[in-house]
Amino acid sequence: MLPILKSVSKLSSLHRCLHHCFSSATTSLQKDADFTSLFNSCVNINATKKLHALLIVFGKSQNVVLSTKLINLYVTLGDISLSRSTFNHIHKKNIFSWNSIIAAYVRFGKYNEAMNYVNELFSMCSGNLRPDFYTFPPILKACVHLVDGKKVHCCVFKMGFENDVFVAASLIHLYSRFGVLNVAHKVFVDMPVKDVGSWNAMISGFCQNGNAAGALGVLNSMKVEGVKMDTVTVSSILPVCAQSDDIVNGVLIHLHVLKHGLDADVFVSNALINMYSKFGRLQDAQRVFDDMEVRDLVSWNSIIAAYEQNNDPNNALRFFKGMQLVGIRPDLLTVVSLTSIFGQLSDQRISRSIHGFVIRREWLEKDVVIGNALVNMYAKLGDMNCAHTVFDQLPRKDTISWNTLITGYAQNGLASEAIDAYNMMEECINIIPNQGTWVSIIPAYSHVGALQQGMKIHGRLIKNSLYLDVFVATCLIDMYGKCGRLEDALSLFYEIPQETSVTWNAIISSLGIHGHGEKALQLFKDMLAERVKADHITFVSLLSACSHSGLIDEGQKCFDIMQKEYGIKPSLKHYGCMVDLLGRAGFLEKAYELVSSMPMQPDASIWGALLSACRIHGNSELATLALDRLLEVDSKNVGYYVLLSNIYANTGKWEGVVKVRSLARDRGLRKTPGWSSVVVGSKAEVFYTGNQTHPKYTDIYKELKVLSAKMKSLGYVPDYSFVLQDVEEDEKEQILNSHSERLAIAFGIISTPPRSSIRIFKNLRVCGDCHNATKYISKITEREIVVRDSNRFHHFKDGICSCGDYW
DNA sequence: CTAGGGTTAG
Repeated sequence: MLPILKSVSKLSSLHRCLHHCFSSATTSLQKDADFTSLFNSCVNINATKKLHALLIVFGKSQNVVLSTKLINLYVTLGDISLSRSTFNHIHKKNIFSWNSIIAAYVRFGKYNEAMNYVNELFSMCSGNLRPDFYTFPPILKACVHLVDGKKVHCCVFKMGFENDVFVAASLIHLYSRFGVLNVAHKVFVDMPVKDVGSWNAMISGFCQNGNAAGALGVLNSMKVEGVKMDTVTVSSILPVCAQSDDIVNGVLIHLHVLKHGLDADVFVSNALINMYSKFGRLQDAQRVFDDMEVRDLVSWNSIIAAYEQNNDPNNALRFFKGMQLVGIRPDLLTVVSLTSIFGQLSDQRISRSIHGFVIRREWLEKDVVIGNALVNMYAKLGDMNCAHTVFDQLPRKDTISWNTLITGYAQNGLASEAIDAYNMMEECINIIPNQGTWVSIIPAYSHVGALQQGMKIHGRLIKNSLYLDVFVATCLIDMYGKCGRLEDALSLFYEIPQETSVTWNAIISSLGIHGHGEKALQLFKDMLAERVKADHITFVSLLSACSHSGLIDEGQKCFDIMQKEYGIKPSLKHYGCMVDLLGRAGFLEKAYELVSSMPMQPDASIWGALLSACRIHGNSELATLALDRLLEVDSKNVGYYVLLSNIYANTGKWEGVVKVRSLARDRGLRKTPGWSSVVVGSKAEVFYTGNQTHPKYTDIYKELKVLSAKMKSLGYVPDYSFVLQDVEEDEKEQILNSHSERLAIAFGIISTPPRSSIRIFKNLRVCGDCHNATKYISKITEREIVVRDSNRFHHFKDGICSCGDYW
């Protein structure tokens, strides 16, 4: 018996089927047409198998037309192996059956198998068996995935099929996918007749190569020729609008969609949701979603990602639950969103179970994206150990995997680990750094003041002009600013296009940390003259510049115009700058008033700014109040315990100091160790506070002794209020002398030629006594000493500091 | 009897 008869499970059902056929047919089942009508009623595999059996019984199994129909039916129903065996049983295959089996394999993504059939077909081409118009589109589609298009293209031309709209569209698609847009475009313009599909192929070719201008250009010509956009046009062009921030075109297209009822197509509505999400217009995205009659997995993924990417993890989660309620199962991309959602919610427990879920599904092997997402998730949770473990276990790593790891370290303040990771990445030959790499590693270099390495990258980027990229350039400007090369920051700034606020923000902030408040205000004016729109970050940079330079009135004015002229509601950051500005200048009451008037809950940075102002101006009353609030909002930050113990120490309340310390210890908090670095030659030497293990320690100590004596003869008096221990005076002096910045300066002096300048980098704020001492040291040694601390720059020269002791 | 061009990501 033929295998197909065996597969009909019950013979009785076959009989029923046969009986039905006989009774419904007015004539006997002799003509092919009688069978043809039966194909329409085959809605599942079993019915199709019965029909198949029927064909065999009636001796129609060698009928090529009916067999081809059968092949296609099996494909539609998802069973490629039955298609294959049907095809194999045909003795005299014609081009229809070949076309069908090839298309079948392509449709199932089995491109290699498809190409095997193609080669077989090509090898047995003869007078009555030749590929036709229908043969090539599926083949070309397979070629897109197999990097083997040239031969087929030659064949297409030899046979003169290139002008067929279907074939040409496939060719355009093929060339676009390999990035050869000029050839794709040539095929397109050479077409004697174009249909909407041809236009779509060309538009999507440009879209998929990120060429927004090209895509919009073709779209425009299409409009000129009077061809209307259909669902395919719209769903390829909408992502381009999103990418190029073209909200006007996006909305116009949405109107076209509504006018022509194209929104019934899921692709179109999904694309609209994604576009509005990229514009941050969640209400619009939501409305499109709500209006959909049919929603698929992509629709749900899109609305979830919309909320997730606009920092609304709770609503994203709401939609994830909604998706589960309607019984749609999450796929890999859903889980990618989930990693970000629980990263944002910093939910350790669920994050871990997502990780487990991914491992059980073996999705790490399936796609790098999900692995990268997990690395990113752990990085957001601040767990770089886990992030690194996942990273190590990735079966395949791409550039983004490395970028994610580097960014993770950098954003968790682990700059040197970020740099180590970057160096390891450079050793992988098959990994090519990209823009994302630069914007992750350059800030790490800035953070540790690694000017040399940063400049090396800059040099490399000049070769491929990537330094003109706004994001990369902004990082470089920021790096030069943070590494004390204000001049280089400025010259780079004037070299690159200054069309967006980001570059202006970077340069304004650089001027600010160097204490050039007036110049920062001037650049703000230039920015306005260039018609670049200031944003909320511009004002953060400006306000902090004013604060560093003590420009109280100007700062106040900026704060006002920001609200009145720009309609920007002050954020926590803006309030923080203002509290700092007023507080440092000694207007503690005003600062407190501002805090009290805030429409939102002040966070730790606000109370922290107020507290440190209280410390400078010795207002212990307000300090106590600020501290209470501070611990209410953030009891985990060790810095505030240090500040508090500092205030207690200054007023001689040593019991308080002890109490605060044990409190911090009980809560498992450890003081961030202070460290300073100084570059000697090309090597950065790092010194930790009180560290006596440096090989040159004896020399450093001797140098500090000598300096100390000279300083005192010039009138230096140690300020013991910066010593937090209750010990004897000479021991206090010893403690001040072991501050990391002081060790670094002394090392710099003994290791570099006389009168050369010294650059110091400190991870925390520089101590007040060290600040004072450095002034004296700069005078005694006739050196310029530049100290960059966590807040700003101090340029010491001739016994004076550029900040005018206002810091 | 057979065919092309489309939406989501770290």
